[in-house]
Amino acid sequence: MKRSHTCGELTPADKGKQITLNGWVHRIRDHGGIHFINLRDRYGITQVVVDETAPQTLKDLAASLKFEYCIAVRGTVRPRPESMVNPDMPTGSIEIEAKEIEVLSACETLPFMVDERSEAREELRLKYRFLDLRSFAMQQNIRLRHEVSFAAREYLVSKGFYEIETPTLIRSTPEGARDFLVPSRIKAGSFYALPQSPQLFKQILMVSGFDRYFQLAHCYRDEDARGDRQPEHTQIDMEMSFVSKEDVFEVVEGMLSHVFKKTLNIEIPTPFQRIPFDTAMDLYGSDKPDLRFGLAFRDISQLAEKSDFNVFKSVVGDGGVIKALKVSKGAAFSRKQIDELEKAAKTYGAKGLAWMKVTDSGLDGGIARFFENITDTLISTMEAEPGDLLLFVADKWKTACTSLGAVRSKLGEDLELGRSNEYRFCWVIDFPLFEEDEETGGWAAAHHMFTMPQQQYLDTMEKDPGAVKGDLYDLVCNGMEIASGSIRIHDPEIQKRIFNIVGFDEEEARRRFGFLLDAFQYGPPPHGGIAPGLDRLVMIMAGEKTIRDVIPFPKNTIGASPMDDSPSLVDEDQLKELHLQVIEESDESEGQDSQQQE
RNA sequence: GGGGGCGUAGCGAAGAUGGUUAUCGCGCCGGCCUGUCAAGCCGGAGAUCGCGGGUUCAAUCCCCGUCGCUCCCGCCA
Repeated sequence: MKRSHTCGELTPADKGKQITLNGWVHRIRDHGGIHFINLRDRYGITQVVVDETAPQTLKDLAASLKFEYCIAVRGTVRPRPESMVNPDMPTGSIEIEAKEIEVLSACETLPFMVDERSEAREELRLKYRFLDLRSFAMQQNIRLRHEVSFAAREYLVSKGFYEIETPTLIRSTPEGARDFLVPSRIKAGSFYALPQSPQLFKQILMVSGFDRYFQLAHCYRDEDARGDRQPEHTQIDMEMSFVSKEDVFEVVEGMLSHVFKKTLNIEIPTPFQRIPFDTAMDLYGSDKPDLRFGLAFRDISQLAEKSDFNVFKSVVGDGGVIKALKVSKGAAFSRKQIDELEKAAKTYGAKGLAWMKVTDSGLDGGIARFFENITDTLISTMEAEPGDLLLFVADKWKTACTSLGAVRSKLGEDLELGRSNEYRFCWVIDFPLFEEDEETGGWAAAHHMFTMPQQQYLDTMEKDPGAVKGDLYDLVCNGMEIASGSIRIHDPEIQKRIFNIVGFDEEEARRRFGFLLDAFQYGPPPHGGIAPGLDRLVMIMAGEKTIRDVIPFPKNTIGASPMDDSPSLVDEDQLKELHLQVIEESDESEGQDSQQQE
């Protein structure tokens, strides 16, 4: 019995039609003489009725149905009597009077119920992913993901982009994250790597004249997972020739506007706000600030020097800063709540979180007594009112900013300052090109080594690498980095200077990126690009808290997939073909390893 | 590598200063029921309280260890 309709489309206008539906038994209500079956497919749910007039064989069959049986139903569409219409159901004003039911396949007792949203623990949901994906919430998420992908493609193609594939077995370029390696059978002892991104290939496509490229690219990074990242993810990867960063912004803003309009019917205002990295850190303590709420920091370093608080004074004396945050009405916070906030600050390296409360008569509690001589100045600097809570972190600039930023994020979460259906985008720009490598004490590329330094630093780049800003940019939405990109270097001379600063000699550069450098000898165009993360974008749009809820078959936090039980051991023969031998870890060898590392 | 949380029936949870038979909802099995839509009512089965060790007359509860999952720091150009 092949379906004539889906479970989401029948209306009173179909009254009297003989139809056939296929789907899964979502709910059964057996009243003895009358059976109701909610039949579900991905389009919706339709109520099927087997009533007292049905032949006994049909009644018996209806009574034997269980959750998630896959069945076919032939019957007649009939409007429900007025009093029995279900207004909560799109198909709630009709039902199917069953004439025949066929069980297409039975279903075992379920490990968990297929509901709107499964409440089973994630481990179990992942093991029975095929069932979890039947839930309404997951069906919605996967549908949204499809629609976002489609709308992105639609927009980019309309703007003249070609979708071009790049290989997933590539050379390992041991930069950045740890590579996943794939052993070569033919070339003993050699390995491919899975791409962390199509970076080098898309740049080469620009050299080849493809002008505007995009790809929904799978990227692989062998690093520890989090709620918003896992070993493999999908990027809407793109690259353009003859562009400035403004051109890249325009494409991405246009694409996201199109995507939001087409999928959620939401207008997102463009252009997006731009915030320099330094400002983002200074005001919000993060390079991915959540702008759905304020809570901007103030710097009271100079003011603190006039206080009696030696802790602050010595930090400022050592070149540190005092960052302050005003929480309106925060004076009502309990000591425990403040302790929780301090814990958040400490995870990012702060030594503590100082606080005081603003009262009708001045300042009170915490470190208030050290500020008695400058109470009014502090209150006016903070624009504070009685009932507010003031929070302070004193440390090196970066630590002070990031740890108070953690406090800000926690406040945003705890006080539910960010509405889930609001989308606040911003471009974070003017990132430092280099950062200090704590292991070697030298300089390392903050993004990657092919990022163009901003014009004004070209003359002084070697003298003060730490001051150099790059032409690189992140797109941030609601406190999450959802895209990262840059204008690339196409001038071999500048490229050489960058390699030099990060301590790459010519030979090493050739060994790692020779093919790209070769390509750049043959008339490379100026180019730049960006790569929005599809998973994070869909996660935000779906209002989910983890990337795993918008990935059909995700890995768990240790990179395993409970459904197919990967990663798994392989046969000796497979290893032999690949010239591999597994070394059992023992306490001894671990000891040796750690000695070697030190 | 480090820190926090969790682990009790198929699922989700509760629980006891350590003490006879470990509780509730869903699901499962059986019965009743003609209009429900999270149907309802009656009855039943189902748990070595993650695993190992210790303390104790007695441990699911306390202690130590271990495993698994999860959140976070590190890591993630």
